[in-house]
Amino acid sequence: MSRQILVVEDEEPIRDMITFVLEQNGFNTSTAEDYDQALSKINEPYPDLILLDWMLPGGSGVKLAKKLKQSEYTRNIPVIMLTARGDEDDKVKGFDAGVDDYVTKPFSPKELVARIKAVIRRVSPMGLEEAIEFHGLKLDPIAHRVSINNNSLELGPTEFRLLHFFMTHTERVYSREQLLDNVWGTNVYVEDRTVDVHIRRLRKAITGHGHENFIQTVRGAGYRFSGKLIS
Amino acid sequence: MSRQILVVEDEEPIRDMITFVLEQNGFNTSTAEDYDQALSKINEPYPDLILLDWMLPGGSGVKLAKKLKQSEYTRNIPVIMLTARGDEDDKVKGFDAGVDDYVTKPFSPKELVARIKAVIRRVSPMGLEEAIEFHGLKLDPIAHRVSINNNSLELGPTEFRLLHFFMTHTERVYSREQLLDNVWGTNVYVEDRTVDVHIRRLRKAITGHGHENFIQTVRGAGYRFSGKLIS
DNA sequence: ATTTGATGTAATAAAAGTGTCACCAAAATT
DNA sequence: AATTTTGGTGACACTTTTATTACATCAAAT
Repeated sequence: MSRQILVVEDEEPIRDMITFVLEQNGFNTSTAEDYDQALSKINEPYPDLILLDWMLPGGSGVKLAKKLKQSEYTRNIPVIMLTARGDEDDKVKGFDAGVDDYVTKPFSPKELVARIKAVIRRVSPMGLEEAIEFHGLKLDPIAHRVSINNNSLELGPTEFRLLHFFMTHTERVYSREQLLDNVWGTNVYVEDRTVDVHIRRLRKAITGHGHENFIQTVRGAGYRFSGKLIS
Repeated sequence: MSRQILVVEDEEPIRDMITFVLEQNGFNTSTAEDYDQALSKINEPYPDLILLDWMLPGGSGVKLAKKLKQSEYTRNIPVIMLTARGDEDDKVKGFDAGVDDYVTKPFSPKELVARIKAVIRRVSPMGLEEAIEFHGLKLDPIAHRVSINNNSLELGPTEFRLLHFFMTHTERVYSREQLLDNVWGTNVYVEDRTVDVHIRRLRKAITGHGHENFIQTVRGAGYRFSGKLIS
């Protein structure tokens, strides 16, 4: 299972090195140089983990870490801090801000990858393979199976991934472009409208006791997966 | 929201193809053939993004990219580099110069447009806005949802933006012109009285436990969103 | 080679949203 | 009180956006 990791680091060479290492180890990466860029990049490929440099130009990394832990939508993304060697204060402040782990520079690729895997393992014990349930709609990533009130139903691969993404990202709107990035992948170039068709197929497939209403159209904005039906 | 894109490319056929594709997709374009022309064209329609060929005659594209990142005036314009296929060195040098993304030639129009949109989306603000609550009326920008005492309700796009503006700018009168500027956007021509109609629609939509009274008419001045009801 | 299933795209239908206007009501002015 | 100005409303023609359908392509499986 390939994970998306956001690397927030202002120094170009280090950033390149890190992304290279991560990609080598089967992770997908996105990068940001500073506070603002990081915030705006959070939406696109929604990261499974954030690698955050403590020394950031625009504002400190701790500031960003705090911001992330404040918002409900980013609170659950684990964060690993990159700190300069030796500064014990950083460590304290970092954990204060709810950081999950830290790695001191310089670090070996092996160490970095090991820590990332450790944090991911810790945060999602069985991997991200745990079954999700939402109002009787159950999706099991391991068995690759979807059911409504125990009646299993057929989904195409794309519909499965789309539903999986929705079920792990409920109660918020995603534009067609964001959905393409998150479900299809960042380097895939298909028409926006293709999303509509897959939404249609998914809705059709999960039509049960009103389950299709969970996929809501937000005109001018995109789609939202939500249990709060509109009155 | 139409964006201005400056295409810097010396080969005319490619330049024409690119501008054609971009215009097709709703972008405004300006073009330059070389380093000097690019510099002089930066002012006229100030570009939202620059598409820059790496192989330029007068001086290299990287030189231009560096120049752009040096000046305060142009530093924040995102740059996408067009590179010849395969040359990894280009990539490194380009990133050094602070380029935002790369497209390798030959590229599909779809890919080009997708990358441009991705970069623009990522550069533009739109962070993680928290939900706003006002006397039981809640507006959540992320979920793109409005509710009164937890009963969610439907708003059209314009009404949503209008309410969002009001909720972030309470206790103050705005003239119809100001509302048009802030909610519709500058350089949009619509009748003043159109605001009345949308105010009406918004009032109608949020009619709950007196919530519609928060939108107050200030005769001769405009409208005000206020929690202090008029006696 | 043929079948099958999954995609993406284009064309068309359907739905929802938008801006104006005419007309009415309320408030201010004369 | 009459008149003028300003805001409220509902209707309506027009756009924009989304839903749906049909179809061609591609890849894996038979």
